Amino acid sequence: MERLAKMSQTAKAGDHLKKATIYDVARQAGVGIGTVSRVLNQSQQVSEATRQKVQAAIHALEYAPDPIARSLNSGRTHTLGVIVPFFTRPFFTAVLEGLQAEIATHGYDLVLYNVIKREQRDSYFSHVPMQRRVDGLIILSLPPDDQEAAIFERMQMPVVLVDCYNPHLTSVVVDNVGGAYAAVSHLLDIGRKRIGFINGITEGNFRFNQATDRRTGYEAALHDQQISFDATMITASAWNRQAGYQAALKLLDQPMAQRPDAIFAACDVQALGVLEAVKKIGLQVPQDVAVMGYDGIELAELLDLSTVQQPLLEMGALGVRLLLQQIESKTPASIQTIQLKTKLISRATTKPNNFNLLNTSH
Amino acid sequence: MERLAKMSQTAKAGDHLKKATIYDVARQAGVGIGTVSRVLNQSQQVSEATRQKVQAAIHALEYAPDPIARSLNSGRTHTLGVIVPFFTRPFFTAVLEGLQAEIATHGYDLVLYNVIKREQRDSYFSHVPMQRRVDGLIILSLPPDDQEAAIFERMQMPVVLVDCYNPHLTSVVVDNVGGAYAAVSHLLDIGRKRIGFINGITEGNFRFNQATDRRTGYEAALHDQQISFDATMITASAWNRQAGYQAALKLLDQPMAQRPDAIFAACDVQALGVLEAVKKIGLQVPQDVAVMGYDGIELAELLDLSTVQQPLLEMGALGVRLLLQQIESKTPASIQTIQLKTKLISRATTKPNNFNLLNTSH
DNA sequence: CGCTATTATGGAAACGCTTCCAAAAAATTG
DNA sequence: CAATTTTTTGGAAGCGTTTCCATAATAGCG
Repeated sequence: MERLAKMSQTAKAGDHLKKATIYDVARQAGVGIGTVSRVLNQSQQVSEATRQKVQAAIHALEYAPDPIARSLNSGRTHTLGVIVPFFTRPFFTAVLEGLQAEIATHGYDLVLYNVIKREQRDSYFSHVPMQRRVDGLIILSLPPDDQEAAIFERMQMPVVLVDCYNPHLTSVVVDNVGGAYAAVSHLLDIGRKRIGFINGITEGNFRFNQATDRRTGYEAALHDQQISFDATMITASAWNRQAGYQAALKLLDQPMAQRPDAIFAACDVQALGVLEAVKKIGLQVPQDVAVMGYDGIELAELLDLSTVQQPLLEMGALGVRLLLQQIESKTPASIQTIQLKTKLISRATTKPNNFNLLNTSH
Repeated sequence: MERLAKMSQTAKAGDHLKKATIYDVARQAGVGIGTVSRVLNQSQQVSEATRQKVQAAIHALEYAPDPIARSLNSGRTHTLGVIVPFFTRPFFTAVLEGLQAEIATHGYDLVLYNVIKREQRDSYFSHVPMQRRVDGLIILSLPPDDQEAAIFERMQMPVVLVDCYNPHLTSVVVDNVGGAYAAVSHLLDIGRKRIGFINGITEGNFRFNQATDRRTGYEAALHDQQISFDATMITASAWNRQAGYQAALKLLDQPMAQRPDAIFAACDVQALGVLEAVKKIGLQVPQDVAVMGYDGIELAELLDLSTVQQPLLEMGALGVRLLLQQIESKTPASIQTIQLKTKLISRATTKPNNFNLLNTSH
């Protein structure tokens, strides 16, 4: 009651023009600024009586230490940067969700650097470490080259890569070879013989290893089941729906004997395009063409699309934990590479029974 | 050539331990720090010859001014905060995309505050303005109450609301009454008589005005076409697919005569659930039940769902522009409320012809 | 109770910049 | 060319903290 009265009074008096500083608190509490600072930073060196006085003053003045001033001499910003391409795409959004949640639980702020064009990537890679506005950097799906990695080191900017790899940096990767291998094996297991593969391209998307790894897995699976590799079964497209649609049309536009009886797309979003293309041509999923995606985005569940589930949230959370570990340990970070597993999810698009979109049962 | 040699030498020498400061640049260029600062800040008060010298020194030392130190006495962080609920949901992601792009073009950083729980909302509302780590704040779909608005003002924190409203703050809103009116009118126009309405709820989502406004539009449209209002045609659910599915089941679980022949959902994601429910029950869209969503997310296009398109990217971009305007003008900001229009998009789910999911033609 | 070992406290210095003021240099003028 | 005006420049002060060091207060001890 009294408190409220006091507050509104203060506010009316125009107090809002200047925030209280540590000096105001010190004066109000009748102590020195060093003591206030010690109370603020939980130092054990303060007597209980003094601590009380200071806390009282802090509350009375509604004091909050200025993080900028803190940063200036601590060198720490309590902020992590995240460089991510196309953050609105479901895959990235999901990983970002994991990142965000973990960052928030540690009390850090998250600043988002979105990359749409190559120049942005390059610009962020070179400027963000220089500016030191962040204590560390998570880089999602955008592998730095060795020279860039060297810059991070020289600038002493802690970095963790997620969903990409560089030998000089700590990375969280997913077993894409294994994931693709499992996907293709699954298609072979349900009796398909001619497995079309729509890979993703590098250009304009910057996801490099992912594409080659998935192709490696594709080929290995064929090889292990003595299916001969057929170059006409492979194509690559941009990592989006329209491109997947076009690529699928091309793959399917052949006499029945040569036509693929299954298509594996390098990401779920492309797989959606494949589903559209199959419909368009008048074929049935999965009777005529089985379809597998990759990533395990939420939409795949909605459309009952078989896919290879990546641990999307975990990738983000783990990346953050590794980064904070690196930031908070004084010792120069040891470089780790952690590989997570994927999980095959078999749904309607790879089942022999009738497939009906949106026919999920709740 | 020489330049490169010098640099790598410097790097090897362990130069990476300490970043160059403005003093180093001043010494190297043989000028005072004030002059360097003037060059940095494009002051017109520097002679061309001196400017050259300073620029040379800056390049030689790979100097970049420390933004933290800058902030400390300028009081400006060149960072904007965005408080957003459930940023992974398509609606928010789309608006966020607009925000992000606009923020980036102005050279500001974007820090993301994601709200999942009520406490987070409250915590961000009270702490972010205190800390002054951001120059301004965009609040998405989370209307502050008057007391909170007063805090923003007292803390002198520029704020722009997007997709929500408070009389004491600048807001960018969308004509939700008009949007819902158009949606329902459209359903009536195609001959439907019993328009079911699945509204969104407040609890756990914090989107308040949106729900009441959409209901107002719904009732107005019925009224204008002399359709009597029927309370059993209305229900509300959480703003997600599962909840929409359940709500639709409830609405549709009636003898044919009472059953709605159209359902309008308060957001596209709920509408997806409606589509699932209709399928599940064994009815046809749109023959038996026409379906309209709201928002105009990308997924609506994919599923050929009729919807009310909100100007998602523009909302974000405009919000940022208003905020920067407020930040950069010295004069106390005038409060503006800008209302944007929606656009009705009629697709397969409200057409009399046969409806086929994923039957988009490219 | 005097002396030493602890513990608690005050405040200067430092973090790296911008801003301002006074002083120096250059340009203009009669 | 001296006097005056204008432009350019150097660097101290200040932004709000933390950290460190010296000093003051307290406790411990014989």
